[in-house]
Amino acid sequence: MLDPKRLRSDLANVAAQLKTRGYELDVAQIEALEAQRKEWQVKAQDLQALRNSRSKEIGKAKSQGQDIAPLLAEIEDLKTQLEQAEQKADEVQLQLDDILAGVPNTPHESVPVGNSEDDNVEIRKWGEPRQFDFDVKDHVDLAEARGWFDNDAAVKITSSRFSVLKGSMARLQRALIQFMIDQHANAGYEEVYVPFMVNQDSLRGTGQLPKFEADLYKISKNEEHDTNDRDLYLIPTAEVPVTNLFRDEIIEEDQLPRKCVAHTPCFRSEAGSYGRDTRGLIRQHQFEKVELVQLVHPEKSHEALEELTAQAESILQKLELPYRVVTLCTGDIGFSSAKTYDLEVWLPGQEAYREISSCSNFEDFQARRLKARFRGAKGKPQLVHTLNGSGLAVGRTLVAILENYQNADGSITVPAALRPYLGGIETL
RNA sequence: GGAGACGUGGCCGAGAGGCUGAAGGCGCUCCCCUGCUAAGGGAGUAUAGGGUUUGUAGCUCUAUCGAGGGUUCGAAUCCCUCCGUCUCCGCCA
Repeated sequence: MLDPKRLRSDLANVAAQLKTRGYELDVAQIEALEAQRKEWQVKAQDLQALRNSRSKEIGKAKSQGQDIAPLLAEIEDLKTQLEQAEQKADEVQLQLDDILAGVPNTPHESVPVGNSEDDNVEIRKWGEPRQFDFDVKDHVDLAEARGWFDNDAAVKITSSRFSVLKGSMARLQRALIQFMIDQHANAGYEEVYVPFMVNQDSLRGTGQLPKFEADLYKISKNEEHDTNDRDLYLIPTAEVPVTNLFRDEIIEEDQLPRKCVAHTPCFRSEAGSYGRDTRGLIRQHQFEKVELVQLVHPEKSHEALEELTAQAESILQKLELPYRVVTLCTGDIGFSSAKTYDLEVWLPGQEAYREISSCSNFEDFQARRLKARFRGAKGKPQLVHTLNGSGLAVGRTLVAILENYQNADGSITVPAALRPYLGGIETL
């Protein structure tokens, strides 16, 4: 959520910034509502003040044994006036909140302006795509040939876009998770284990609700078929439970930055993506991810984004997987993000770089709704800045390893860094 | 799942319709005093929003005693719903 004060004092500027990401802010509407808000809020508060002082007088009179009937008569219609004003103020505020909830974050000044993913800017490349002297296979062909991947079984027991992994591939996935968490924990990220189902407040805190409910899986308690506020949702990313650890919390300044790493499955209904990446593990309703989350001092969030991105990159480097780093342009950046780097790994099966991590600085956009704050030496609590990034998407890492480390006979060489996690095995 | 108790400021803990944003204590901050230490005295110590304003200064108003509704001129206090905690029983990994 943007700062409502910015919308009052700097509306034209905010609208201009939002326009670069293709969002049209209805300036006239907001100005009109804001004028109404002011009018009714002031009126309601004045009436409340009047009511409070009158009620005190009545209390005093009564305790002195005086007749309070005249005083009561005096404020007879105060109540209805107050109710009206309060209702009106609430109404206007609700409309403003509604608009505000749908307004995306303003991009940081360093974000390139553009309309679509075609305008994203590659900022660096690491590693050389390997030259193969045989015909490369994609991960599905490689895995199916070895009996590691069973799409039919997944469809039978659930539906499409789920997967059943078997044998070495299942084990490789588990090894990857362990490897990634260990790397991040060694770099100072605190390991946390969190629920995979969350409530609406949490999803609002990180910005998935109200706008993106269609992407989520909702769980209703079966005793009540009607939906209500206590329905839970499967997490689309560990970002939600981990960042919400700090909802309504005030952290001492010397405790910043807070860095966390968590492994969770992620559940996405991916509404609207049918037909894209239907083959294999690239786009699934359930996948494993190791997530990095940081809460930092507002002045340090952009350097923290560089650190966090480098931390995610270090996994790819240790696994010796070629990748590139892309800055998302204003038109491609996520709803809550002020700046995002995508890490794209080289997939020989597709002869393309594909997203394997997304690292974002949300500045105070999430923190505002979360009420995630810190207290400095001097004075009031201030909002922290929040960041997160995948470190990495495990399913896609699995794909990348299979495809990049495949051998002519269909076997897979184990990246050196992972061998300790697989009992020293060198080839699968 | 059944029965009961309870949710108040950073913490402990009073309050049981009005003068309570909330006694008292602990903690913390500042000041005074004491040659060190210990003790003592004084002051301060929530958050959010609005109005005024060049202002994150000052002044002022409003809201908040788990959350949301209700009753009332007036609610921390009464009523309802929900959430959570604790104890006992049942069940289970």
